[in-house]
Amino acid sequence: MAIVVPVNRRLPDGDARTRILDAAEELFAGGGYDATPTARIAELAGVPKGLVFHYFPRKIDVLISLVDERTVVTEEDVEAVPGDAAGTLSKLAQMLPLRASPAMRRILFREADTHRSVRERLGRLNTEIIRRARFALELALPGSRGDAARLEAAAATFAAVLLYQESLCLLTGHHIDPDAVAELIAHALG
Amino acid sequence: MAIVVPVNRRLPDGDARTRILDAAEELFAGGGYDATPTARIAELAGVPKGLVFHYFPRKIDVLISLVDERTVVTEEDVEAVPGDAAGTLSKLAQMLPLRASPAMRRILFREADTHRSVRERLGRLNTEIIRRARFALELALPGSRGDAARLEAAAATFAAVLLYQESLCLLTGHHIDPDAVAELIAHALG
Amino acid sequence: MAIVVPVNRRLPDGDARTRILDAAEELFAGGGYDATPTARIAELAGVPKGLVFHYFPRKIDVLISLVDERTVVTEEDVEAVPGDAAGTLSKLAQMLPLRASPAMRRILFREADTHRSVRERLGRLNTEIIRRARFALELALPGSRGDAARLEAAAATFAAVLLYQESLCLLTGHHIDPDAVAELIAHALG
Amino acid sequence: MAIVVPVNRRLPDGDARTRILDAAEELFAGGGYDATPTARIAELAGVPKGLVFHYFPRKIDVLISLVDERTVVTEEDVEAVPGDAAGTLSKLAQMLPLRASPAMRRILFREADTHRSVRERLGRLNTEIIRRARFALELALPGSRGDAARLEAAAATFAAVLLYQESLCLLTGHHIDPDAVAELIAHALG
DNA sequence: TATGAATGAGAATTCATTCAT
DNA sequence: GATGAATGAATTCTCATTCAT
Repeated sequence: MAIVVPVNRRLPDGDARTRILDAAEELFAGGGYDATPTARIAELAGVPKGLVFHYFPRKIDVLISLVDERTVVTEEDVEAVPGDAAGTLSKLAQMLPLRASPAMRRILFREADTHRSVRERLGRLNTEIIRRARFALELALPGSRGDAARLEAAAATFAAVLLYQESLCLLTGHHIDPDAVAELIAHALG
Repeated sequence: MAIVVPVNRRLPDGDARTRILDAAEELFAGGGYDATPTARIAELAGVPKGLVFHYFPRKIDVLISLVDERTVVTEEDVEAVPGDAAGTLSKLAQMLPLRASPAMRRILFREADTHRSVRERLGRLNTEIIRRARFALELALPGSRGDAARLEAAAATFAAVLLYQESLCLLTGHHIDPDAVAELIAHALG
Repeated sequence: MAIVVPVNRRLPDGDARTRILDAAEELFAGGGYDATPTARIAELAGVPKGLVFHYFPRKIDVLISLVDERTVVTEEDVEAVPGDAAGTLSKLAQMLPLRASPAMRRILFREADTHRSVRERLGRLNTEIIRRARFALELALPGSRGDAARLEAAAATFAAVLLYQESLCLLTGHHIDPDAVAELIAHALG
Repeated sequence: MAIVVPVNRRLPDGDARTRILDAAEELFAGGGYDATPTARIAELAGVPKGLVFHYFPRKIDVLISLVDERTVVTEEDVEAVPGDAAGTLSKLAQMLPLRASPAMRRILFREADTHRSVRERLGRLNTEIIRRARFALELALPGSRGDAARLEAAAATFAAVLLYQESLCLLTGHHIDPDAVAELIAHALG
């Protein structure tokens, strides 16, 4: 005996591997890595459970691949406007050196303690923001070379605010305006 | 009618409930809430598995109790030194309005997603730091009343740095000196 | 150090043992014996958990005591009215040979397979109803002696209806009027 | 597009899901739902513990599926013999409108409290027996239309006896002969 | 009698992962 | 590649029962 079964048409949005990553991104951001069963990822991706393990031998590989492929720390420098430190920082804020969705940013911060690869990526991002902020400020304020320590503190402060404003808002409901912080820091160094 | 009842003397290492909370504090801070089985809490506390559930019907109640009982957000104001905004902020940094062990601070930041009660406590702490920083700055800089928005941004920035410097250091290895940030902010408002 | 603690005033409705049985009766009838933790019995009774085991060494003893003490199968005969079989059976229906609350009746039927002592009590009750129905019918219908088998069937039928009408109503929502059945049976034998 | 898929041939003792239901049927009938651990079901079915939850996410789903799939209330009418009410009822008794093993019948009656779905099935069965008994009696006794109430009581009585005779016998050892009851009722209406 | 902390066996359930098809 | 049944270790949680006070 035999039965005729129609083959599921592929969903339009990408191949299976991509759909799995999409689903994982959404679920990891929402409930966290530990609280997300692979079965739920498969379900949301619309693929059979086994396929997840076909592409990602271990569950952790899904997270690692997500971070590897979807949180790219870019390295182009900000275009500094000489004399306009505030504007330069604002530009940096608007163009974080991170190509990642809000969901991926959330994952990056949330899962950082749990997994080395995530931590490393976050570290690189932090370093890059600081480096770029320092660089931008140096260009924007050519005169202030004298006070390297204060410049360093300013860059680190700005990086901390940029990195955590989103989490902070989500967790505490308190919104920080990066432009206001940029202006504040520029004033401090001016 | 009334009876005189002797209060239970605490055992040297505290009673069972306390030992359970101690163990949970250590383990949650180390590996995270989700990654810590209740059995391991019991083991480290030196109590039978069942006793954990005697005191804390659900696992999450351990976390909730920990946060309720071991992270007290205090509300005394910082002693502001008129004219010395940097010093005043430094004092605030040294005396966070949070009575909690380093482990509990770690839990507070890390598990904010895990449960509403943790999130609320973190939110209250954030609010309190901002309030206190604003208050301190107002006292220290009586002249700057004109620019409320910049004061607000300064307070929020300082709170963000205070809240996340520890996490940031742990995750990225990058250390921020709160005193330098205090000085920076004072300068910006000066 | 010592603290003055007011002793809980005893609740007005009986001593602890009675209150435990009251609570168990309510809970066993509602959710069943297996699904009722002893802790919930203690709670509803307003006594400490340990006291339940003081009076009833094992949980099953609560059920056994309930059945022993609160389902008394009486043995007085119904007053038969010669010539009025229907009325006599109706009287029997109104005055079941069972001194028990509706809750206890429910327990008797529900827990009968689980525990021998309950089963025995239910068996005795069934036997007694049949015996009494037969006796009543014999008195009420002196002429019908010829057909012992039909009388037996009538008595058993009436017993089944009396025993199960309540459960049936609870479970299926279908109500049976014992008087109508009494009348039916009387007619069958008349 | 379509693919030809061979239907899984059943293993000699049925596939795993079937074996799980078989085991549950036996154990629920024997010791009751609450007293049967899922581990014992798995053991008797010869499958690993986890597989039970693969097919039935919650334990109660085993019971629900059992009732859904293995207690079919049929709806064909009994062939009534005009003028022979007793014979017609006897036929109904021999051919209960229920396709179910003795074990399933036991489960149906015993676990009616345990879950709504069981209760509903039992209710439908009761309704169907009454409906059918009434219909059969109407056909068999065309003259008795005058007394609808008595007919109703007769149908309900017969249903109660049919439903509970088995339980009653098991619990009390008292056997009721449905034929005798059929005859009794026929006589009452004749 | 009274009390509630202590105990541990066992229950349901979860879930990453494997594997035959 | 695709599929979902199979596996079993681990986890949370329940609860009768004991026992020191």
